[in-house]
Amino acid sequence: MNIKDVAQRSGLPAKTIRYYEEIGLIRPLRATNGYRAFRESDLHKLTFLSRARSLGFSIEDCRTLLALYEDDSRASADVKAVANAHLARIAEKIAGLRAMEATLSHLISACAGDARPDCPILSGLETGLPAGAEGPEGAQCCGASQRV
Amino acid sequence: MNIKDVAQRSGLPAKTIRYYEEIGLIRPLRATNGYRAFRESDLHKLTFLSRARSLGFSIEDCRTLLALYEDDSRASADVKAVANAHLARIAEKIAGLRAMEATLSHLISACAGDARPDCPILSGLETGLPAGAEGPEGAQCCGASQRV
DNA sequence: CTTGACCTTCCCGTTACAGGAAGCCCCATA
DNA sequence: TATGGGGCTTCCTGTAACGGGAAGGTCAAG
Repeated sequence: MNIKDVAQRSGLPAKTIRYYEEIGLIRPLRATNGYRAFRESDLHKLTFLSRARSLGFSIEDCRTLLALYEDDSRASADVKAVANAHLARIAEKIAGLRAMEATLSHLISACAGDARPDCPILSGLETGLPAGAEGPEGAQCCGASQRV
Repeated sequence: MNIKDVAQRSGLPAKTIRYYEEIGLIRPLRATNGYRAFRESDLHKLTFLSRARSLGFSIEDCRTLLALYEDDSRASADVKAVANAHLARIAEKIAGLRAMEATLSHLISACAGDARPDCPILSGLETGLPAGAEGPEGAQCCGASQRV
């Protein structure tokens, strides 16, 4: 198989496949003309990688998972540990984003959104959110900080 | 004020402040010795930036917001539009992460996590999730794809 | 033989900084 | 006065995970 075939079948762009070879995730053979010659096993790995990436695993996680995938004597506990760690990171990210969402939607709802310059969003950003709390309700609000 | 002062007061690292000058978000004066000389207005802007960034606004969003912040004749509608667009992006990210979370926790719960090699997580990644759906319950599951 | 679709490598750009080197500057103390 | 220890400066490199595009070789069809 040439690269376009495995690209279509794995759902990964050709560029990404070349990159994965470059960083050593896969090692396709080479035809005499220099073209990459992918085996079925390469396609399996690429599909595996595609799915793992779509679940948000980092490349390094993928490297680990791929090694476990190929190791017939692995312990499922090792796989589960990697997955659990990633799940925890996802949960953290969600929590951070929800905090942002809460604060931001709070500010937005307080903004008239008309032609006048008065804006609770800007003053909230200026003087330290929340710019007009309305009684005790929302659980977490204000204070996020995270790369989005 | 020197850079360390504004760093402490704004909550931003000195490196970040230099970077913000480099990309034109702030324009502090210079003392004769070459040191940056920050005014109160610079500190205000940096604090504003710090808060906006902690809400997940991109640097380009911050540039826009800062311009509106400094424009006394702005329309609050313009601010609200930027904020709403960002809120929508946040909601999208949350949705993507929740889909990942659902799929992943599903796989994890199916994995024994012992010394045996059999692993529903790996086989789920291999053969296209979910690897053993259990009746109709979870709303969305499987299918995420997002930079995490 | 030519055209067009492949394939190759190589290099730059992305986001928002962090780390660190090399080298001034300033103040306090011995 | 020398010396130390913080500051401060610029400049360069690296990060994650590729995408875009250039320059050029290859292959099958007409």
